[in-house]
Amino acid sequence: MTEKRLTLLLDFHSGLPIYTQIVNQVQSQLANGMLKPGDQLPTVRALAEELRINFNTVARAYRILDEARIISTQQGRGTYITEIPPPETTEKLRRESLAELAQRFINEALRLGCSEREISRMVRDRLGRESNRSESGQVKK
Amino acid sequence: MTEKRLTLLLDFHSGLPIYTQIVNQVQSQLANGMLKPGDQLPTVRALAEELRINFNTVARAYRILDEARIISTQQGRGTYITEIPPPETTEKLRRESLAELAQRFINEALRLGCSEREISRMVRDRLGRESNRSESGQVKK
DNA sequence: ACACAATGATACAATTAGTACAATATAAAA
DNA sequence: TTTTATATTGTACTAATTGTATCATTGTGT
Repeated sequence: MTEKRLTLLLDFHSGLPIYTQIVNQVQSQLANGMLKPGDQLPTVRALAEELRINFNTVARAYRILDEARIISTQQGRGTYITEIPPPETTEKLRRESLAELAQRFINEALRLGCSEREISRMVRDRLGRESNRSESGQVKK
Repeated sequence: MTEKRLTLLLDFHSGLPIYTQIVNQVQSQLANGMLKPGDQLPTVRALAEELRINFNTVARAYRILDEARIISTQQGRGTYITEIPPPETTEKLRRESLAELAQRFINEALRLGCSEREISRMVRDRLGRESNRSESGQVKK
């Protein structure tokens, strides 16, 4: 009954593989509470149709998440968020995702001709701005 | 989905290399609005067939445009006009682009559930790795 | 003849899509 | 209740589409 809508936003020009984007976004939605243990994810076909992609691409993302013990896929039954997401594996996957994001950002910045100092400083700047924002108002619900 | 026709006119007697002609014409079409950020260019093979040339020549043109950050090529996906198109990097534009990149990166990282410290540290990590690599490495064209 | 740049040929890797199948659930039939 | 049929779900393998890498060939100038 608890079929999540699982609103995912794909960027087909980002250079990030679609299955990676799905993995990252499911992971992040679990991290920030939009998804909870026990929740059923859309079927590979349903999500594929909604995103206008092939269901194998969804299946690939689900398989990665399954191997990371984030979700539990069962043939003929469906796909669910793991009841007890092993912290160390979610942690691992999250760090990997972060590393991927970071590397990508850095590469693009470098190609833009930015110096490392510039990049580093910009990140510090923006991070500081973020923390100010969250201090003045809770976004969580 | 919106595959551009990308009408290119080659002059095989101009003495100008074909790949250079492709580079120039893509650039000018981007400049005068015939091409816009996000547009997908024809595949190397499709354009090659249309122009009756080898697809490696197209690939070479695309690679040059990619290095110039005009377009973004992704193996297995396709080739697109870069979303953030300011290679005309005045200092100001470059900083704005960097800010945009950084903000996007940070937002995604936060959505992943990463802490600010984690994000900051990951960027430092990766930047350090990058500088090691470039010590032995390549200079821009 | 030689050097070098441009182009072409071939093999490869990454991503996504297509097809057939197996496991499970659900409902109908006995 | 048990059995059977059908639909639903994920899986496995394969194909198609994309750009990449490397080397061979061609052509031009010295």
